[in-house]
Amino acid sequence: MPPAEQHPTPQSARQGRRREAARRMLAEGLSLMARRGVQACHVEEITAAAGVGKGTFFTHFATKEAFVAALVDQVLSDLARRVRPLGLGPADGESLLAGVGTVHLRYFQLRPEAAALLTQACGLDQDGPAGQQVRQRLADHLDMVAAMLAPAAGQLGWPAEHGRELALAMLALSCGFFWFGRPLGLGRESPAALLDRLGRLAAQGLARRD
Amino acid sequence: MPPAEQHPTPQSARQGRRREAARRMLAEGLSLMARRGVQACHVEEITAAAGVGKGTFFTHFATKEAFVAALVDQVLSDLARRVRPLGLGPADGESLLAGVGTVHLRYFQLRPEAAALLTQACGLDQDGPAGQQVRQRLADHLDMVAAMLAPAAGQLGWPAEHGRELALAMLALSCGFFWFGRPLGLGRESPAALLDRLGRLAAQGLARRD
Amino acid sequence: MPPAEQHPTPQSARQGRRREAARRMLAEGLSLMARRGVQACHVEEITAAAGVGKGTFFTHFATKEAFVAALVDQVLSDLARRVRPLGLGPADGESLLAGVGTVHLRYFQLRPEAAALLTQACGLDQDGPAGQQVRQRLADHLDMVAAMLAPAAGQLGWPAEHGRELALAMLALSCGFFWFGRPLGLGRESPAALLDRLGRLAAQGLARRD
Amino acid sequence: MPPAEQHPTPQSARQGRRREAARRMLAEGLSLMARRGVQACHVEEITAAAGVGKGTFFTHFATKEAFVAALVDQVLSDLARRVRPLGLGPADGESLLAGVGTVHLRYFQLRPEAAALLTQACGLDQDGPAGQQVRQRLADHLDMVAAMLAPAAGQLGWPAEHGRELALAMLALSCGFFWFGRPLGLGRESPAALLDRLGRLAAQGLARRD
DNA sequence: CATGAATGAGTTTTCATTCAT
DNA sequence: TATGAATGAAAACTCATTCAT
Repeated sequence: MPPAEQHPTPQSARQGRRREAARRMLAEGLSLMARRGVQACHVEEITAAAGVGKGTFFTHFATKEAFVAALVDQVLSDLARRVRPLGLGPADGESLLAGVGTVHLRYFQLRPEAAALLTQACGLDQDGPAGQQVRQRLADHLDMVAAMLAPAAGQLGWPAEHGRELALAMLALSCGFFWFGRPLGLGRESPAALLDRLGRLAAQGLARRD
Repeated sequence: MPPAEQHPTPQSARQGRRREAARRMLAEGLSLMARRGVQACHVEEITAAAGVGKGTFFTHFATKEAFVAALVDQVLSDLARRVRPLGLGPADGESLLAGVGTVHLRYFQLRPEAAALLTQACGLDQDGPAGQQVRQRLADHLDMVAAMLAPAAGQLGWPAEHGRELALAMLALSCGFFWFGRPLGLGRESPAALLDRLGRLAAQGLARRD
Repeated sequence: MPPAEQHPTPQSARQGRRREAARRMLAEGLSLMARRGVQACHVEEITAAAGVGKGTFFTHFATKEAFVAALVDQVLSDLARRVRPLGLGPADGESLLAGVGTVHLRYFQLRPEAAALLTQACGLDQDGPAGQQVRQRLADHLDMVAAMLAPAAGQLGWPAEHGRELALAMLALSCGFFWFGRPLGLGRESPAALLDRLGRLAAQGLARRD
Repeated sequence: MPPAEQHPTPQSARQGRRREAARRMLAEGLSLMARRGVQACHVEEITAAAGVGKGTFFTHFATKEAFVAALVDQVLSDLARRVRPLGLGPADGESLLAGVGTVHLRYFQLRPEAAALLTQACGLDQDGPAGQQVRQRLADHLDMVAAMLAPAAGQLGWPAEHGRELALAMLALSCGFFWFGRPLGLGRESPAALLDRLGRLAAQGLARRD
């Protein structure tokens, strides 16, 4: 009997712990980087918060910037998971657009760390591999949202070839609102009705026929 | 000719050169910090670009962060100079709101460095003196814009006590659009008509009565 | 042979090397700081002399001043080790006082670096943590010596409440003799008989009844 | 009538102001350097305290170290002025020695800045011109005191060729007492009787015939 | 001469990354 | 694979000194 079977699936148990450590580092890292700034947050703080040794960080992520890119990926996937369902049900263009806008604003209101991270991640060195990965990931996300909005946008008279820009505007407004607002104490406490209204602006504005 | 006039206003000549050096450092610094990132841009690069010695930087600005705060002040003053005239002429609420939105978008389209700087400056340590100055400056700016928009916003049904949030939304959308868009190549080439339309969204959206 | 013994106590081997590096830094640092001055001696010189990287210094000592404080501690402990035995054997007051004085003088004659270090360490910023540590350490040392001398001093008519001052006078004379004397070439070559005589002065002076 | 006579002795008036500025710089510099440390005290602090421009400092003293050397000269001259009279009147050896010791201690008790300065000045780079000047000045001072003490010392059995060492011991004890004592709060408040006793130690110790 | 703006060599300290164990 | 000790490149900031005015 091979020793590998001493424990039930010992390898996957080890893999499980490994994944768990990565998850903790990502979670703590997101929180710390948002609170203290991406650059000011040191690798050792993250590993300490995650309860692992400093060296372990680099067995999971090639560099600190790669870690940030991984966080961006995680945040955008999370955001997409909230946005995508809106495209499934049948909805008129205006409702779809308003829904997407509102979901964005609510998302970043509840997760200001996500806003802080995305904003700062855009400042990574554009030429390094991590910066390129972030850029690509962001482009993919905007493409996805643009594709989702395409019918609605077209219906409301927004030029099809500028779908990305519409998605970009939504991201910029929602993410920037909480990034610029946070040091001022704005945003976090804004009533839902207000954010709904902001989220509907694009839909209503485009819907208007002059 | 009296010897006193050998050097025409000798003291102010020195002061003039001094101011000129400060102006060059601010201009070059804005450009460099936007291109390479606020943190990645080193003081020595700025002074080299401005043609002065490294030490000179610190006779004008107490710290690098104080320099960033000075740049924020300069950018917001510049932006205010473009926005304020809109509040002077008589205009209905919708036009005023649309005008302010469009001016913001055009401003950051032409000066992506300004967008990059403001965005990154919001990441300065909130507790340090420079961070506090930036925060205060930003709050003042939003107050100014909010005051300008107050009549228009009220006319369109935006609650008066949330004027700051309306101003914040405009800043976030316009500044964020070019910050997030730049690494993707979006924004810089966007046709003016598109930006006008984006700028009008708030006005039109609020103007619609459901 | 079990694999666990491949590396005999692997962790303590690392710790041993670490301690050894600290010992080398302290030894070389004492020598260099005495020769070139505490401030003029740079951290990099010390690490180079100790054969470690510059960064290693700061994994052992929080700051350069903390390093100086550690040296002071080492020097005073070393000095105390020579002085303390004198208090053990039975001795009349005069002999004890004379012995302590002579030991001090001999100590600093053989270790002018110690004199240089103590003297300069007293110039550290009194408000910083290192300065406070040095001050406390010095006070403790004087208290220890004062306690040792108490019976002798009392016997010779030195007021008990000024024991610290007597200890201070001994330290000042011995340490200062070699600090002020060194640039003049005085002290280092002074014959032992002379130093003995200097060391006995206090004992004999106090012993005299007018 | 030559314009030079417009003001009575205009040249010496200017010279007088110049000397006055130097005197102020020396006085303020001594105080500041003692309080904050020779190295930590900056040229600009001194000139500001003296009410002159920073550049003026260097028209009076070649370097900051030369300034320290000038202060040393001033302090030692001042000290000598107090010590020398003791050698004039007729006095037995023991009284002379005791007087010199007491004067030293009283001098540094009243002028702890002088103790701080002399002690720190001995740490100047021994090879630089200022360091050499300090060394020479100190040697001269000790020679002077030694010459003064020669008859007394001889009378009390101190070997003539070691007069310098006797003078050195007196300087070390008195200066060091207040240098090491200051951070501990010792010395400044010590009663005069105690200092007298310390000052007499050498005289009484040497006077004793075993 | 007096001044103070400009200068840049010099120094401490930080922190991502490596690698021996 | 996990660890944390070692590493050194990098960067802000200081301050004595110079010199044009």
